[in-house]
Amino acid sequence: MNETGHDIADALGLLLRRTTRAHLYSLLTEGLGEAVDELTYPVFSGLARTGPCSAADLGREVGLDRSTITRRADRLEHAGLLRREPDPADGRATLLALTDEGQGLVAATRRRLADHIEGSLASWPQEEARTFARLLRRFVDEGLLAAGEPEHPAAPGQGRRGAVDAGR
Amino acid sequence: MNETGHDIADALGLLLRRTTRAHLYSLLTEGLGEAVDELTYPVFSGLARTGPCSAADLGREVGLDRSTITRRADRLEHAGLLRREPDPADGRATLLALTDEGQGLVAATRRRLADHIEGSLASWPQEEARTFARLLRRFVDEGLLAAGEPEHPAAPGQGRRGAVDAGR
DNA sequence: TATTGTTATACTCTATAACTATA
DNA sequence: TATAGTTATAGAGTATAACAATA
Repeated sequence: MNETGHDIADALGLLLRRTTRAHLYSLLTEGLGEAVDELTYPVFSGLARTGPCSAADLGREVGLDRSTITRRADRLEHAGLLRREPDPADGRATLLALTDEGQGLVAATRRRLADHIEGSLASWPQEEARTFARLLRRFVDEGLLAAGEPEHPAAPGQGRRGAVDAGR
Repeated sequence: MNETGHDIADALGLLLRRTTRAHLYSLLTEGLGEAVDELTYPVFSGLARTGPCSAADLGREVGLDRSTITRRADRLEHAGLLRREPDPADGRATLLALTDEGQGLVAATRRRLADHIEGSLASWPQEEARTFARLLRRFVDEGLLAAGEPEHPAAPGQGRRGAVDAGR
């Protein structure tokens, strides 16, 4: 009997439910201004993961068409969170990069999420919390994703700072 | 230093990323027919959690407007996975319920996901896998969700069979 | 010829607001 | 009066397909 599999599947189901994501998302972006919403946030946080990046590459990273990236980047640019600069290595490309303000906002959302999680784990024995963090990490890295996400095999990135990519 | 919080936040970020959800979703619904897709699946699996249910209640459960539920339920009904029946307790309401075929399909997706997870945990010591399942469950139940989801406080449900509710 | 960013078009889906029926 | 399901409308967002520029 794959009892363990079912247990994890159920918990995962709760975790990935729309209401959960919406809640997490609003927690993260509350008070950050109009530019950062459910639509622009994946671009925003994706860019923080990859560093300066073309729209085409970022689209592959987050699973969106480059035309969609262009549109969402416009909003972030107007809000002063993102800037465009020509790619010195490729005359066709335009690099998208977070401004200092954008960087600061991303850092704030990361801190906010981490704090929220810490708070919700306040009643756990520290040892169990650490164990959980370690196992969850391994599960995500080796388990679920590795099992079938053959995307961008040459993903460069710079570490894997993952914030929550809400919605579509 | 909330190192643990950041670790979990990062893993959570990866888990909730769109590409991850899309992958999980396609795993679940592959070959299930046209009616079950990213849009109808939340209705489908939500109904499996709640049991026979009005469109308004189901909408509250999964975070969608009742008009949206109506439209998606139409598709599932045409595919023979869902049926409508008058609510004997309320002449205004129509109960949505899964047909036997629908029940079977939901069970199949649950099994599919559990098997996939079991497979991805094959190399783990069984003890660690069990520990992880237990901690993840607790995290989801007491931690993240409890910390801020004051929705449907009178949610009846019947157990909490959570399948993956993809997309919007 | 292939790929870049951007823009115009067609399409899908959504919530809002109607409507009728029942509590 | 309030809520049920359904339907029409208007709005937002997407991918597709173009475009000119560069590799």
